[in-house]
Amino acid sequence: MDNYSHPVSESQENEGLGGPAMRARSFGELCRKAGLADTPQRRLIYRCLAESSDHPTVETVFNRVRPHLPRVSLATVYRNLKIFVGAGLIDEVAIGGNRARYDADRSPHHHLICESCGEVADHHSDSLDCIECVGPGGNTVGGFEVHRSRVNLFGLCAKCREMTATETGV
Amino acid sequence: MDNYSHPVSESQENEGLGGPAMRARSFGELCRKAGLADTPQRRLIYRCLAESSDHPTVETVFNRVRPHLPRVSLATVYRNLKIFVGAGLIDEVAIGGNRARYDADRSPHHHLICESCGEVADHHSDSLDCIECVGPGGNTVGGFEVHRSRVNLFGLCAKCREMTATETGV
DNA sequence: ATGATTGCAAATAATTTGCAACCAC
DNA sequence: GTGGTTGCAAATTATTTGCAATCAT
Repeated sequence: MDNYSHPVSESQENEGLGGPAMRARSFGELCRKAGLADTPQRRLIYRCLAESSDHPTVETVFNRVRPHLPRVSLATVYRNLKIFVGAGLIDEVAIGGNRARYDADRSPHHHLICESCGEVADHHSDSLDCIECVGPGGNTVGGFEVHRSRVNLFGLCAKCREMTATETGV
Repeated sequence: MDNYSHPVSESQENEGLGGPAMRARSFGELCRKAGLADTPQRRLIYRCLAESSDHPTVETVFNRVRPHLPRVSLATVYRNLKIFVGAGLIDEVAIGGNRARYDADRSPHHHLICESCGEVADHHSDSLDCIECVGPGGNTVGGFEVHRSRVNLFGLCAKCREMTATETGV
């Protein structure tokens, strides 16, 4: 399933609440605001992330973009993912492991990380989002000024739970 | 400050609540329980972590252990940190960046991550710990079985806040 | 004695960078 | 046209592994 089914690109529609689409109608506009040139490579890399919910690694993004742009290089993917993070278009997610992972969903949400298979699923939860409101005197804890919070929930995904249950005969 | 001031090793005293010390009196005992040989390398690597609160990278651990054991190799540090994680003696912390970081404090706690300087501080908070109690039907969300939660709070540390304030004249 | 662990060196994996050609504006 | 961006190849950085020597039990 490393192929796109529905192009995003320069459509005029608003793609839903919460994403950068709320502020910019198109990738071109997004780039202009960030002072970046609008190149096919960037468009595809961003689109790949916007359509993924699996927090892909750099190499996964590369592999998904390649069919559309065979001459794209891994270095370009590395470079632009970093640039996008710097420009606030995407986030680098902190979920452990020795490879960077990225996420275009910048709305407050959290991650379910399976300790058995390593799969990462999104978890939207109003109550967890509230963590950001740290105290009455503003978002400050000690001398630290909190900008955003992310909760990692470690455990076993449904698939791995089943497997464990089967093995142990439970 | 890469030197130890107070050895831990084989003392008979309990070193406080919450840590593995609650269950094992000495590193030797810890090893026996985990089925690991008690070697000087392992003892120093573990001690380094137990005395750190800065979630050191592999290389930092290596540099801190070296003065005590000049012939220790980086590979040994890599190997044993992984082994310790597997044995449940320490945690690999998920705070982003492209280097693994480790933490001997396995008690529920969270991390303040400075987006400017990258420093990571511990944050103990009863209210954040409560996240683990996910729902009434047990620690399950969707089909996912939650074992533990960790909250990452991203923002600006006191030091970087001051710097920013000075620069902008605020 | 025996098997686990170490240090070393070499291998692999992950990420970054220099630079000439090329493209967006 | 000009400066930013790309692809390629090479360089760095991060991590893992094979193996003989050594150590813990």
